[in-house]
Amino acid sequence: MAGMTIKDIAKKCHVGVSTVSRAMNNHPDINPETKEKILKAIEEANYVPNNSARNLKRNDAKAIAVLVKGIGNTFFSELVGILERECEKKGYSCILQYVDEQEDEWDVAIRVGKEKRLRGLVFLGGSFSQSQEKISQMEIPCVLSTICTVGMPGASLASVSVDDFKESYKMTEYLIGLGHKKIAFFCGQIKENGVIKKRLCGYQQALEEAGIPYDSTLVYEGKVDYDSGIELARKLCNENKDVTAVVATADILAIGAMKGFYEQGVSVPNDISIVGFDDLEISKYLTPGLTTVRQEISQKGEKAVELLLDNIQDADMTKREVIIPVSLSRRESVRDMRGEE
Amino acid sequence: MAGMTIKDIAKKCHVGVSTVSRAMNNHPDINPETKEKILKAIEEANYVPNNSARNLKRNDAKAIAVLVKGIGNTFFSELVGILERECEKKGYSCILQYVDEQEDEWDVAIRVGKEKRLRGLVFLGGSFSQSQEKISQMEIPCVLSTICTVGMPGASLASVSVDDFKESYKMTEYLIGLGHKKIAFFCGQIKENGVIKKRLCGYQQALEEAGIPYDSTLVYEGKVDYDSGIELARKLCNENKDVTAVVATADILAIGAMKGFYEQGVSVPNDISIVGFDDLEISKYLTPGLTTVRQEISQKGEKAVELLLDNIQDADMTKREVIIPVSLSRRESVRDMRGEE
DNA sequence: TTGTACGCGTTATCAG
DNA sequence: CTGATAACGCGTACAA
Repeated sequence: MAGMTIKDIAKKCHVGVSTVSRAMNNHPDINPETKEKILKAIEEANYVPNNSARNLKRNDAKAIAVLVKGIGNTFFSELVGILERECEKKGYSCILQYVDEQEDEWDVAIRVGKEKRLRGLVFLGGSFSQSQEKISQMEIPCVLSTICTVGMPGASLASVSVDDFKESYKMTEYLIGLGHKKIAFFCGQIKENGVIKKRLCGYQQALEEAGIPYDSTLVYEGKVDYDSGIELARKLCNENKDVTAVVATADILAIGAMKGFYEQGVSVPNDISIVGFDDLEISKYLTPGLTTVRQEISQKGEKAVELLLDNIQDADMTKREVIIPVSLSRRESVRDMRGEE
Repeated sequence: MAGMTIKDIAKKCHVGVSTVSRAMNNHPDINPETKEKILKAIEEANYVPNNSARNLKRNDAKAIAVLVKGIGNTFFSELVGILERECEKKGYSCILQYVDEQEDEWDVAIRVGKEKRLRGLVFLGGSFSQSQEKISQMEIPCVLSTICTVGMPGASLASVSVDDFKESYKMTEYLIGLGHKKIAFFCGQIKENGVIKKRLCGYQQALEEAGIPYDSTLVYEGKVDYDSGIELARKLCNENKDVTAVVATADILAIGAMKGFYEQGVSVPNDISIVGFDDLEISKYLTPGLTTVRQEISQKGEKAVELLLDNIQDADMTKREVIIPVSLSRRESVRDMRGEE
């Protein structure tokens, strides 16, 4: 039977609605027998309380949402699971909200925040090149878990991120340490204040500190997708520079590039080495396996909800940044050039 | 300001709440000027109506949900987008519901169906080895878009799927036509009535019709993930059968197998050919590119909501099956054996 | 321990 | 065209 309500159950059990409510919500002040009886009736009748009505009442519900931009990103799906688990552990319910590539994540955030009377928000992905105005409209604490908020003003923004500059620096340094001298940089669109910009700086500094002059013609800017990787690889081959290694700012870019090099008859890692960022699940299963930077994703998830909950409780504890460590997944896409020549 | 309601807006504009409601919901009977004024006030005040209250009232809301099992499956994410777009086009709102790997998708379906007072449901993924009992508890129309419902009884079940038997048959036939005689079969767990079982039958029949005796020791059963692919490949190599081709029932299995073969020093496609199912985005970017079966995913999405909406409108039009066509994405993982020996 | 009655924020009805 | 007011289904004071 459709459209059953708490009243129907109450009637069935010859009790009042509040008793049914108490039974469902594990209230202490109820006769165990009555409770038993009611729960059985609910089970039998296959009754499920109306969610909207519930939320309407307890709009103090301890709920947060995770906003995911870029549903196809397999990197996120793992994190989402951890986020959900972590929330549950802390007694919060967690709702998932996907946002289309075209939509503005802040518009969505503000809307669902109010619609659902959320207590907090975790952002996954998106670019966050945001106007002050929108950010200040956000009335609940937020944690960005993709990009760092240092230098970003606004309401209650916190972030859990990696140090993009440093990681990129280290990655480049690693390559240099292996004897690579001419290293190209494959990346998506470089935006002021964006992750890619930071990674570019890290790359640049590592080069300079090693006494290798930075050559801007070695920076190949495209989009962050497979095809762009192919294209960039092709371009590099055509320009015929004697590059021995490539730093790609994302695994999918690196994977595309590997395909591109293959098509050009350039062998990875024999003719050219390549490294990525993200450590996608697939990266391990490629041939050759892709050397890449891995974020401690479970730690990231834990820190993110920890930070958010802190900010929810203490309104003034706002704007904390947490940097989580990363590690290098060394695989076969990099060649050791030392002792050659 | 937090927690604003329709009343606040009404007060601000010196009108009644119903007038505000009318302005928001595009009701015709309202003075354009009043409407203008109210909308401006809403905009200014940054007011967003409470979702729960809305849904509580219009529990006739035209909403359906998409249930996704296996969030990591990139194949689904594409389909989800199409489903959402298609729903919107038909004036339905569409909510996404992810279900954990451990959860029973029917339990979830029944629960959210009632919680949210949904009009219909689309299932993505999951195994559906379901008891009659649960299925009959489902009170709203459902469309399964992963598996075919032929032979499955129950409430209002419809499905959009591919003909797994036939596709597998054709794939095997294709390999045979290319001169392959000893063809192994890599698959996940074989369950009665499941897709894999059907694909196995297709493989089997293609073999037999070509006069090649079916050899059950050539069927390698594992799980549907990368590691299982590696393991199966390793097992095959160790057994040292002179297999020249492998049919894998999923791209990820095939990708894992490619890695496994590589590790064993077996070259794809020179020493062994391999084909998959799904045509994941990544399959195209592997080296060598994976030959695989592609479903017309946009068509699948369109058909799915079309079917669902039909079933929502005509309660008796239930239980229709739609088979959508597939195509072969021919890439480099298969070798033509003809004219050799 | 239990039941009655009110209110959550919204939309729909109906009388002005 | 507009404004009271009655639902929607549930949780919870408060009274019993």
